[in-house]
Amino acid sequence: MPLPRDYTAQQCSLARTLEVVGERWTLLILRDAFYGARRFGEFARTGIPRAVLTDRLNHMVDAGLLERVGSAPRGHYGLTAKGISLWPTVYTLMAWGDEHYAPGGPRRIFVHAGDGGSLGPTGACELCGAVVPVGDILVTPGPGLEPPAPDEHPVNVALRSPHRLLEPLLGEPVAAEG
Amino acid sequence: MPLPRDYTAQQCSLARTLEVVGERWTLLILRDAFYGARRFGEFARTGIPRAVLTDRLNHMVDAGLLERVGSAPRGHYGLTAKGISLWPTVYTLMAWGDEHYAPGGPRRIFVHAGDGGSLGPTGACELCGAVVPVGDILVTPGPGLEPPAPDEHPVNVALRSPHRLLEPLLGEPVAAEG
DNA sequence: ATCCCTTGGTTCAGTGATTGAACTCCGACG
DNA sequence: CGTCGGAGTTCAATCACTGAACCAAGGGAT
Repeated sequence: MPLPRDYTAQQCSLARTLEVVGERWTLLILRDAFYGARRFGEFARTGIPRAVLTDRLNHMVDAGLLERVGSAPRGHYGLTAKGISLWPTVYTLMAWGDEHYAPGGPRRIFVHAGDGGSLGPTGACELCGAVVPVGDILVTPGPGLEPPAPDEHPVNVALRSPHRLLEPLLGEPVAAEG
Repeated sequence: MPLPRDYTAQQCSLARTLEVVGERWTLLILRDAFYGARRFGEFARTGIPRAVLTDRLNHMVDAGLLERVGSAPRGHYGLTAKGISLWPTVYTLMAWGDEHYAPGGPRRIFVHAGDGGSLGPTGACELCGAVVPVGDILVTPGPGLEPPAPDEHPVNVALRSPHRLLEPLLGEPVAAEG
């Protein structure tokens, strides 16, 4: 019997969302896109099999979460507005993992660039209470982040200092295309 | 090679969370638990294969998201505090699906029981601005909910009128065990 | 023009996940 | 004791996923 990507006959928007982001590795790719990963190799740092990464990136472009500028071997990817609107989901998943599966404390801390306040469990700034636009959030290393491994991927190195979400991780930022 | 439930070597709390909730159907089961489903058959209404449902329920109990009271064929399941803390994730997934994949409008609308305000995209009440405790949220049918099918499952029928989250969907409520 | 390197992508045999239908187990009731 | 209903198990078939090997293409150096 066929095993589609869809949850047939589901009258629920959660099922619709899972049809887009529910496959293995997709949400991890999304996370890295928020961190500023743009090149195929930057997404590959997580260990995802290359055939799966190719498939997921194509699917995410088709679904309108990412847009691709240029083509192999020069293409790079960026989040669309539709993709960016998944930030609350990505953030709450990370917050929950920090709360329940981070014995050393959170691995990354997200900070409102405007006032230095940490983001709370629902993603609002704990200082000013605002829902912070993604571009105003810094991702910083937390106490639970493990020490660097030998031959650490440049993306991992870049994420060991505070970094603004959506800004490219490697190389200089290009002109905004918002 | 083994294909475990885990994302090995991931230094990310998102990966930890996905190891618990990332398998197919798990988040849909969680959603129904929030709606008040308690019995095996109430979860089965989504069409999930029974062997998978058994496996997922066992896994969720093992992970501490659900607790089981009694055993087959009398047992029923309820969310633990740990499971309840996944509400922001479940809610933001549904909100995103409503925004992007609900041509008829949202299929369900979540309302703050205390003041009637709808929940916004991050789950806060749009009237009073508070983050609403799960037990104070009503799930109500939205304009995008399709008309009832013949022989509709009692759970679907129950969800066609406003219903408080976490309250049992069928039969009378039992004493709170919170 | 050719060669090499790097990046991105494809293929494949093997393994595990998932599925729907059929069947089993067990408790409650008459 | 027999029946019914709820929960769970089994199984053949199919698909997802994997890691390694290989291929394609562009750019730079010679």
